[in-house]
Amino acid sequence: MSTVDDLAREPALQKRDREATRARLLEAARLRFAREGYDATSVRDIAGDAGVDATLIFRYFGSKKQLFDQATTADSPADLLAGPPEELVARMVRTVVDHDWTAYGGEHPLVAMLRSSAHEDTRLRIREEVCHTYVDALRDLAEGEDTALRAELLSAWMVGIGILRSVVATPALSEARTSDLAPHIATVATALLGRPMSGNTD
Amino acid sequence: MSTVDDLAREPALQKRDREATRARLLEAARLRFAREGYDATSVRDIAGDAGVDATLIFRYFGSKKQLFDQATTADSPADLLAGPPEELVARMVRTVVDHDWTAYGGEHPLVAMLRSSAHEDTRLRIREEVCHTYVDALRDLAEGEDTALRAELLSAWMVGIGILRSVVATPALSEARTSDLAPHIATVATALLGRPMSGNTD
DNA sequence: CCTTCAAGTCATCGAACGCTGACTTGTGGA
DNA sequence: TCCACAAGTCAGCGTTCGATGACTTGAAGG
Repeated sequence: MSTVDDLAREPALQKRDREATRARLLEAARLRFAREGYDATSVRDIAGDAGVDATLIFRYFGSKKQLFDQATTADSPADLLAGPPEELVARMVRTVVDHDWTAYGGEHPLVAMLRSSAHEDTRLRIREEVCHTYVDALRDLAEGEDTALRAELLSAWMVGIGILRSVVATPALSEARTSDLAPHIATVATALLGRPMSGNTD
Repeated sequence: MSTVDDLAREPALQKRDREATRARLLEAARLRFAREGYDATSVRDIAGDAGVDATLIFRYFGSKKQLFDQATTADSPADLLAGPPEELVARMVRTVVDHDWTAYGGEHPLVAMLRSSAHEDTRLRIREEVCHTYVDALRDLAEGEDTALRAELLSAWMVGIGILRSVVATPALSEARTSDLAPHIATVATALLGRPMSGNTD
C-alpha cells in the first residue's frame, strides 16, 4: 500500500476526467479498428475496452464513423524528408519494419486501415497518405523518365512488405529488421530510382 | 425477337434450376465479398444480386461463412511453373496486372480477400496461398543465401502492386500493363533473385 | 389431368447493431 | 454543508443481421 506511487499515478486512475476518458476511448478504438476493421468492431466493444459506457462515444465523437476518423488519423509521422536523400527509402522501410506501432496492433497504420478498405472514404484517405507521403517524395528523387511509375512501384514494395509482415505473416519477413533488409533495400531502390541509394539510415 | 439466340440462351433464363441458382449465388457472393469484404456484405445483398430468396443460401451452402469459403476458393490458377523459369516473375505479375478478374471485382482474389482479413481464417488462407503459390516457387529459383527472405521480398512487391493498383488506385500503376512494367520487373527480379530474369512472358 | 417432390418463398425468431433522451452520481466552488 | 453542473449510466428505440421451419409453386411422369 504505497502512497507516493499511487499519488504519482493518480492522474491515470482519477475518475470523471473528460479528456482522459476521451483519450482512453481513442486508444481503444485505434487498437480495435486496426486489429478487426471497422465493420467487425462495435461501439460496445470499444467502450468495454476503455471501461466506460458506450454512450460516451456519441457524446464525445458524434458517431462511430467520426470516432474511426479521429482514431485512424495518423499521429504526425517523423518527417521522412529530414536526413540524407539517399537514405529516404531506408527511412521509409524503417517506419514499416522497426517503428513501434503497438497502438495500432503492431502494424503500420496504413496496413491496419486496409482492413477497413471496404468503405470508399477509407480508401480515399489511404490513397492521399500513400501518394503524398511516399510516392511524391520518391518521384522527386527518381532520375530519368517514367518517374511516377517507378515511384509507385517502390511504394508498392513497401506496402507489400508491411502486408506480408503482419497480415500474411510470412516466416522470414515477420522476423526481419531493417538491418536484415539493408542490402536488398539498397539494390532495389537503386535499380528503381536510377541513382545510388543506401539501405541503412545512418 | 430472334428465336435461335433466345433458344441458345434459354439455359440461362430457365427457372427452378438448382445448379444454375447455386452458381448465380456463388457469382454474386464472389463479387460482393471481393468489393465490400465479409462483414459489410449481408446474405440479403447477395441473394438480391442473384435474384433469389436469401433462404437458399443456407439451404445450398449451410451458412454465410461457408458460402464465403466456397466463393473465395480460387479457381485453379494457370500453372505458374509452366514455361521458362526466367519468366516466372513476369508470369506472376501478369496474373496480377493483366488477368481478367472481373468476377472478383477487378482485383486479384488475394487482394480482394485482404478486405476480409479481420478474420483469422481468412488470414490463414491468404498465408497458405501466398507461401505455396508464390514464395515457394521463387525461393526455388533464388541463388545464394537468404533465399527465403528474398523470395518473400519479391512476393511482397507483387502483393503491393496489386494493392496500389486497386485498393489505393495510384494513378500510374492503375493504368499500367505488364508490358509497361517489363523493364522494371526484369531489374528488380534479377537483383533480388541473384540470377538473370526476364520482364516479358514470351 | 393430377399427383409428387424438389425448388423457391414467407413469416419470423433472437441477438446485435448504432444511436437517443432521461436519469444518476461525483466533484469543485460558494 | 449544500448546490450546480459536468461526467457518466441506464433503459430502450428502430433497424438489420444470420438463421430456421412451415409454407407455396411449378415442372416432370404416369
